[in-house]
Amino acid sequence: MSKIQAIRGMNDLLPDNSSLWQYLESTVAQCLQSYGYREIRFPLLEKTELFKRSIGEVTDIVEKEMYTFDDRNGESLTLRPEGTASCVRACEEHGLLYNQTQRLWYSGPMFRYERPQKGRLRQFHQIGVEAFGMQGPDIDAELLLMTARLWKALGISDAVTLEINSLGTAESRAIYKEALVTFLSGVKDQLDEDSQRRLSTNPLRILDSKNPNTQSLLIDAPKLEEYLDEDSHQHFESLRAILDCAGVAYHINTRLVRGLDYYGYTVFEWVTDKLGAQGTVCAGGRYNGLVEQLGGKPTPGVGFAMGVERLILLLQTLDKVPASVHQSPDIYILAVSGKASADNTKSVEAYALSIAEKLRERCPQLRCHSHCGGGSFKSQMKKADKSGAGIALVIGEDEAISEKLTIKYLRSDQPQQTLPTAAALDQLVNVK
RNA sequence: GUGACUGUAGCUCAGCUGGUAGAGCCCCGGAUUGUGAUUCCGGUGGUCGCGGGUUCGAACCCCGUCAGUCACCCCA
Repeated sequence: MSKIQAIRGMNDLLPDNSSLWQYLESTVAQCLQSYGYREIRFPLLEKTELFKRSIGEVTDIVEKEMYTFDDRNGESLTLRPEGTASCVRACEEHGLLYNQTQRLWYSGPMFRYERPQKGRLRQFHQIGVEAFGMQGPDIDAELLLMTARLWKALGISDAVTLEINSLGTAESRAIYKEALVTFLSGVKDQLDEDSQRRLSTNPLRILDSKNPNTQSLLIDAPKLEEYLDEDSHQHFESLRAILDCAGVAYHINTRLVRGLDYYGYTVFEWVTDKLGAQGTVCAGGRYNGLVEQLGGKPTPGVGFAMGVERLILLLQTLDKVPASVHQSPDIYILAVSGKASADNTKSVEAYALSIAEKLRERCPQLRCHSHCGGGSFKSQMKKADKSGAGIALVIGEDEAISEKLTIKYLRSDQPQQTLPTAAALDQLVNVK
């Protein structure tokens, strides 16, 4: 019988790594909440139409990366490839955008059918942030300041750089797009294959092509910034002023465009060179037309998402995993019964387990690991040592009969002591 | 979707020009009957990713397939 394997690109999170994830998630949540952002949760599954209308029909995500299928009623559903669309849908559906602003965040798995590689999976996890109802560059800046603070909290500030750009309004972008296509069509045969294809589908994306030849052709191409209207310019300048004032460094990358159609005005990416080809760790931008596109009243929005796997990878490669995430128990409780433990009601195991309960009751944050499954004294001691616990609480027949406990310090020179239960508990509770 | 490289014990890997598998770590047990990390001794564990083919004989050669890695692409 062959073994069933996990689906390609969908990883298990093993216990050795889960505490690092918890650390990251709680650090992020704490940071976002300190800015007044509140968590929203929505389903993993949505009507396919939602993503087609928001992300854009001709984007790669919609064209070839979505997990789409018909449910039993024949309705086309899609496993969410990103969070913004669902977030807007949920807000609209519950009137969260009616005459009010919202600062929201969410966290969870996203699904894209891509070839897996470092920092890229088919089921991957994002923590996303969206701010609705605010027009000005101040909220764009707040998001950026917030992420900068977060990198500081995680200790990865030195490894990430901020790139920003302005895509302007849909109208100015359309005019620019025409000019760009006209220019590039003239040199079409010199473009790389992918860029030739994008000329008709998504010409803006040619700007961030990695092909050096294509990049050299772009030097003489029309520049997006020259096509921006006055309002876009002002918005971008104000954003820059706030960042300057706050001391957040950035690069203006005029080639920075994004793969989702709904972005306009501000776009940005936090990138690192420590992760190989998938170096974008956090990215987003403004999407003033999206709410309306999905059937709501015109409502400005800005947001971003960060890739959890990539941040985890970054923490690991930079050796920024705090020691506290390697949780070992504080106390390892042995239960060594002799050969003849006649009295079941007061076996060594029962006594040891009841002591553990008392400890947890007195001191809930104490991590007590009760040894279960018997074994020799020696093997239990070995496990106590291996567990990383600072203290082995030795409970054998002597202790059970005399209602005493033996405290042995595994990582310090303090002598082992045997005390009456009450006194021993007092001492153990003070460990934390 | 394209390309390159890889797939041997739970983990990290060795295995010469083809002769049906080995090390280290881990785990378990022992070295005076209740005291851990060192040392010593012993032990468990693999249809060599899977399926075909070539051959007297395949972990090794060939084809296919699945998976992993990295890059393209895409993006978080």
